[in-house]
Amino acid sequence: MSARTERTRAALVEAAAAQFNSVGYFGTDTNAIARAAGLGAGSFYNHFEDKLSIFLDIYRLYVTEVLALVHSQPAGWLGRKATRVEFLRALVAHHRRWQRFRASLVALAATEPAVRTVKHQQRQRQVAAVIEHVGSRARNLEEFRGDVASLIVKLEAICDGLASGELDKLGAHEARVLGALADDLGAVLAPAASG
Amino acid sequence: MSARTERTRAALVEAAAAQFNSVGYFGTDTNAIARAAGLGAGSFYNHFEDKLSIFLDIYRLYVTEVLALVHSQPAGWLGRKATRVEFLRALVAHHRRWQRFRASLVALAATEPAVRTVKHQQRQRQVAAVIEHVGSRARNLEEFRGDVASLIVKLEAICDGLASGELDKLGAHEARVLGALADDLGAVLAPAASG
Amino acid sequence: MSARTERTRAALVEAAAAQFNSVGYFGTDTNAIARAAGLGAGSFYNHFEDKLSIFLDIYRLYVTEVLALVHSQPAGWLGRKATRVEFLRALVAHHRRWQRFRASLVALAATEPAVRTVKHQQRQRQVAAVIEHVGSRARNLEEFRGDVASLIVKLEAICDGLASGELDKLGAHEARVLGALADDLGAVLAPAASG
Amino acid sequence: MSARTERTRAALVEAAAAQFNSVGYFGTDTNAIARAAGLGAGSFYNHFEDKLSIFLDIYRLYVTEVLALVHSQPAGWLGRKATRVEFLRALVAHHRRWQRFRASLVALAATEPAVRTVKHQQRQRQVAAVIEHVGSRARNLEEFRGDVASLIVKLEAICDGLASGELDKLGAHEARVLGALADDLGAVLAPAASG
DNA sequence: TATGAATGAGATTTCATTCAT
DNA sequence: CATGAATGAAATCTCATTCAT
Repeated sequence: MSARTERTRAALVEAAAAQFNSVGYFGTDTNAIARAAGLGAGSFYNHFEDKLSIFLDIYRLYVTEVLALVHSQPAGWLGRKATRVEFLRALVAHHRRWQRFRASLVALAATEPAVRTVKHQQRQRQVAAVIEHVGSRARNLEEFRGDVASLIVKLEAICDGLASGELDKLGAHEARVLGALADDLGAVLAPAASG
Repeated sequence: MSARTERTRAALVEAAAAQFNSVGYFGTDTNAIARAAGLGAGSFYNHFEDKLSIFLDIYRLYVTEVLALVHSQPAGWLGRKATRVEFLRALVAHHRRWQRFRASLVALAATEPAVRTVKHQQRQRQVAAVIEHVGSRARNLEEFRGDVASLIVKLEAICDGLASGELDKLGAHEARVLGALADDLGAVLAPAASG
Repeated sequence: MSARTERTRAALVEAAAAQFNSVGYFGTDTNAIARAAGLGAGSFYNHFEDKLSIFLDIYRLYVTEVLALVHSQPAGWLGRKATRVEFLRALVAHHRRWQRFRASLVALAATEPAVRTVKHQQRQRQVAAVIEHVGSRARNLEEFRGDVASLIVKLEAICDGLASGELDKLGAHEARVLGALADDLGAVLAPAASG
Repeated sequence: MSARTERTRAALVEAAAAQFNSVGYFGTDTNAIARAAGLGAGSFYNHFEDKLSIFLDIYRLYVTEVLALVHSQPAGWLGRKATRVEFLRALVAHHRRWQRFRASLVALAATEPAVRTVKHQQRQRQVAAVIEHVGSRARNLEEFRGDVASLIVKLEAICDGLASGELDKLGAHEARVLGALADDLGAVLAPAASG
């Protein structure tokens, strides 16, 4: 794949991610994505099988970004609540940027088997990355995996709620919510990290 | 509004709910809903402004059902973990039935202001109902409201994860997950209830 | 199906037949057919599953027309060469009108299983109608059926060649060609008819 | 034209012929042809004006093959029915290989003037070749030409019917059909040949 | 001459919504 | 209120062809 091709593809991905995050998956069309990437209408299909395929590619990138956020944390960050909260704040900011993409993902995963499959893979990837990050020597690895998965689901839900402003409008303010969440995070991950 | 009219409308609502829960909001069309309700295509618009409007009506019914589930719990249920788990199990079953509807709701709320507005109202309704149910004399009502909202968001996320089978496939099995969630539930609501 | 619906459907069929016979199946599109029938673009799909489906409907009508031509022949027409030639002349005229439709049919039958199936059915229908028309008491009915099928294939090929002007340009002039063909026709059908 | 160029061109022709014979003219695209020939998409247009042009080239090759079949017959083959049937059997096999190409040709000739023109030329070529083959000293050459043209049309129609399996499924079995056809063939060509 | 990305017109089909009956 | 045909905008995707490298 030539450098030019790669640049075009990247432009499409960027344009699509922007569209998905502004009008959602169901609100854009492939022609609009191509045009937003500075291409002609049909060019989209020189690079992606179909609309779903670019969505899934972006999903993988999205997870990569989240994992990068985890890996970019300072050593020992799980040991102190302040740094855990810091991390969660960054996570909320990330969710804010990906709000509509994430919402589309939920809808698609519910009806498209292909999306469900990829989602499962990415979930596994997330769990594995977190476990590797904390370097767990958990007594029961299988159980720990499940706890991490649960934690991720909870984390995402709360971050979505904060990112959309929904929780704030209901009286659940970021500081307090993240404080509690940081405790959860510590309860599940810190023992493993320190162990 | 005649009784016949009301019955027709109810048939549409039921048919639409079934469709939304099998193929999602974006996967059905209003003609299909009408036909599934035993009506002609155009009849749909004699009863609903547009497709979104029936969706929102169903959303309100959905919340009513969830609240009914809360109200149907035996007195003192919050005081014992076993009954809290029982409740959560029922909630998961409910989410299983409403899985695709809920997924559509997420996507719609992210892009449709009208849906966002209704969602906020329903959230308030849920929070208020829960608070009334536990009969809180919390020291800080505002803060309590926020905690309840957070709790609901977490609850829903976990129930969705269990209802879709996603969590189980990641090693987070229902018994353990619900056990932990029941603790959360107790921590937030039981003191209020017993207070 | 209301009378209005039937009229609309008939208009679509007529428009489509005209298009297929002027620019061929591959040269029209369903929007053009609808517009030619005085309808809006999408209306086509209120009456036909897809483009192929209206094509097959028209095919059935086409065969009906051919059979009507057979049935409209005067009693005893098979017994005299002059009347047989007369019939063939009418058949050529008919082929001239359906030239491009017939050509499309050939191409479609070669690649679309659905068309192949319908073509086989219509062939059977044609053979059965001819046999019933001549009221055969052939010794070997199965063999006779095959002979009729062969005859029909030959007839159609020659009529196509005359209808398109191809044969004439090659020095095979209608009078002589039809004379020979009338002999074939007589050889296969007249004995049965007179039997 | 270098040898390499010629080889590339031949590869395209071969690939296109294969495609036309498997999915038909309307079912392939020039990019697929190029790729099947081991070339890049755009290379197609270094060798052929457009899609129709390669089709016509292949048509010429096809006729060349048919004529080669005629010329490869043993001396005096027209004099004996057995050898005539043998020839027809080979012709049917050939049609079987070229079935879908031939079907596309019919459709294209009906709507594309360029194809019609080439088809006429090739017909003339076929007729001339046959006449040269039988070395006719016919009294009326013009009339004979026409008879040969008619014969070819009939032959092709029957061979197509047998090649596609259509005739067999209607009870017209190869042996009997070819027997009759061999008689026709003899009646038209043998006198000339022996004359 | 080869390449393969880019083009853009266009085909098929869908669907929310309207409207005449 | 019911009906269901009509509407037409729009979305997905295809493909012959061009063109810069």
